Amino acid sequence: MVTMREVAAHARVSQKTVSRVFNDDPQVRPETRDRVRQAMSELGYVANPIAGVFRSGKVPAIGIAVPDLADPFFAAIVGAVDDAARAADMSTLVTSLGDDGDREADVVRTLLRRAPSGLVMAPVAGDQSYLESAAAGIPVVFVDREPTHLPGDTIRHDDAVGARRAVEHLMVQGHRRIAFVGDSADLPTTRERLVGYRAALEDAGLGLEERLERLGVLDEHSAVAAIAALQELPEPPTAVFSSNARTSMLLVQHVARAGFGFVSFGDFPMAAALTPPVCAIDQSPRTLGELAAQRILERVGRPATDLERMTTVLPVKLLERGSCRMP
Amino acid sequence: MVTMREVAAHARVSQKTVSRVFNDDPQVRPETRDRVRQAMSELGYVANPIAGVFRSGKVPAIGIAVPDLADPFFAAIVGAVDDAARAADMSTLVTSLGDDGDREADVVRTLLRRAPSGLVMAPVAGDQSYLESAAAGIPVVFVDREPTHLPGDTIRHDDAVGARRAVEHLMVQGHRRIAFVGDSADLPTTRERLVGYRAALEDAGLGLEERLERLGVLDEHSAVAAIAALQELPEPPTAVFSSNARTSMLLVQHVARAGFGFVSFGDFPMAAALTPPVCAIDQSPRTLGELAAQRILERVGRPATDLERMTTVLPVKLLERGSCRMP
DNA sequence: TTGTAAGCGTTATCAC
DNA sequence: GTGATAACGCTTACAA
Repeated sequence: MVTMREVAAHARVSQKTVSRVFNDDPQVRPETRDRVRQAMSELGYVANPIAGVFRSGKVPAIGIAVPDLADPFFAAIVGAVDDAARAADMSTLVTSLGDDGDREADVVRTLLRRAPSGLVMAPVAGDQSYLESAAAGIPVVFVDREPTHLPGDTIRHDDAVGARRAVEHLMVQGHRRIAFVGDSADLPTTRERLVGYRAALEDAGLGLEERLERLGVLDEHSAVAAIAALQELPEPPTAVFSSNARTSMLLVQHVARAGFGFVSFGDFPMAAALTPPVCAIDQSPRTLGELAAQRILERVGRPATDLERMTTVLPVKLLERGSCRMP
Repeated sequence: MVTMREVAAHARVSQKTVSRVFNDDPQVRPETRDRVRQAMSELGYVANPIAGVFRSGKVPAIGIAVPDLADPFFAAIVGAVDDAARAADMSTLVTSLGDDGDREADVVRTLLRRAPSGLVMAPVAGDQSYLESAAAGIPVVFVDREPTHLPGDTIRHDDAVGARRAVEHLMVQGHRRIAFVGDSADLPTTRERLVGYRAALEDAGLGLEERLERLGVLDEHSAVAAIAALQELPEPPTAVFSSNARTSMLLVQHVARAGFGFVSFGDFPMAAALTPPVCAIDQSPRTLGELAAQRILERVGRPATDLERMTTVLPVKLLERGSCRMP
């Protein structure tokens, strides 16, 4: 790789003059400048980006950590962050965290070793306090899920209200026995949606039943088992509320086969094309990503109060589609 | 940020000794080592990753550029590359290229400014020759699509054979008039699939009709228009072969409504759950990503013949599902 | 207008 | 075993 020193030797000037020319310093005599430019192109000089980064100490990049890059919901967040980063002339560093929280701290620490200017993340672990030291000095924004044991900016959806609205919509359709099916109860989103589900039932005077709440649906197998268990109840439900899009994608066929009504928290690809079309609470993952990136960019370089606690809650709306109807 | 120099002063040793302790050099007297360790933890020393990177000149990261991070096909590739990178203790730098090739060179150059150790990309432009200089010195592997005007390693699927098999399968079901609907004819994948489509028809003695080939389907609107145009033909087709998953997701509802048989090149989320289930040529985007990352990792650090031309063609298989049947 | 020197934080070389 | 010193490529401060 050609260095400024080599260009300087070739143009018979000092390295500093090359630096000046390279940075368009007007204080260079035109002849000198031309000679240096000449040398640069002859030698094919390309600035070493790492050297500059080294000096400034900040890498112009936004890090983003999500449970799974291939999940359509998180992929949309990542896409939005990347678009915002590119527009701000920054790069995007990504990493998948996986579903089980054990590796989160290590994976995030590895990401932070690249010294990005900011971090956007959808946490999976039950404790993000490690960020206090690991992410010291850089802005962090959480998306979709609030952090635990750490104050921190968050952009998320209104989980409780969305869940409540979904369940109320099922009740409007005439459903009285409504099941809740979700992934991990450790996730703040799932917990909040469960809160909304219960609140809607209680407000309607319907009472809660533990047997109607099935958690831990993370794969095809557990999806089948959950629906089967609901069907085998003495009094099966007539509808299912699924707490997130991924779970919904696993459930949808089995729910339809069982003849249950269905509402999903979170729209997903092809949901409207299924038979019946899947009624869903519409989230906007791209907006999560856009706002998070925007907040990171605002904070970068600022004196910064580091990890603050400014939570933005995005409203959700119901996409009325056929799957919620009574048979 | 605490530096080695500070730790050295605190432990009353030279900076180099701190470096030795930090790198577990056995050539350090235990007492000295303990003293340095002590100083490190007292001062909370954390290595500056950028300095090391600066010295070595290589950033332990794999860059990956795809048309759209949110597209399930490319998201799967990115996820696989990221998993491989993480396993090799590398980071993953991503970028979306967008659909129109104009910005590709700029976007990729920006990505390369982070000096990743290798680059994986699914090109969108009609010319990748800019990489000859832009990516000089680092291994590049193309996925899904061959590069143009540049030799280069590629991992892709067998487009022509897959398309042929899809069309042949439709013919086995009794279809005789089969349309081709695809995105951009500029993409090598689309072109190859068109070749396979035509070959299958010609081999069956069915002859080609330009009116049955609709390209440029990139959004809902053009999808509707394409199907409408096919329906309005004097002799409409009885089946549609869609050249890629994204187009298929746009087409599927309209195709079903039109009563056409359907096969998609590329499976997509929920395809099997639709009515009728969508028959598809199964690709393995994760495998593309895994092999690409593996090849990058093999090449990193090697003397390297840089841009070689070793193309790996993955076989595809047909997922038989109901949508291909005759009404 | 141009050049010299120092320094960013680390590792490598080579003495001691 | 340990340490002084240079080096990585560039920018900033200061000199000439």
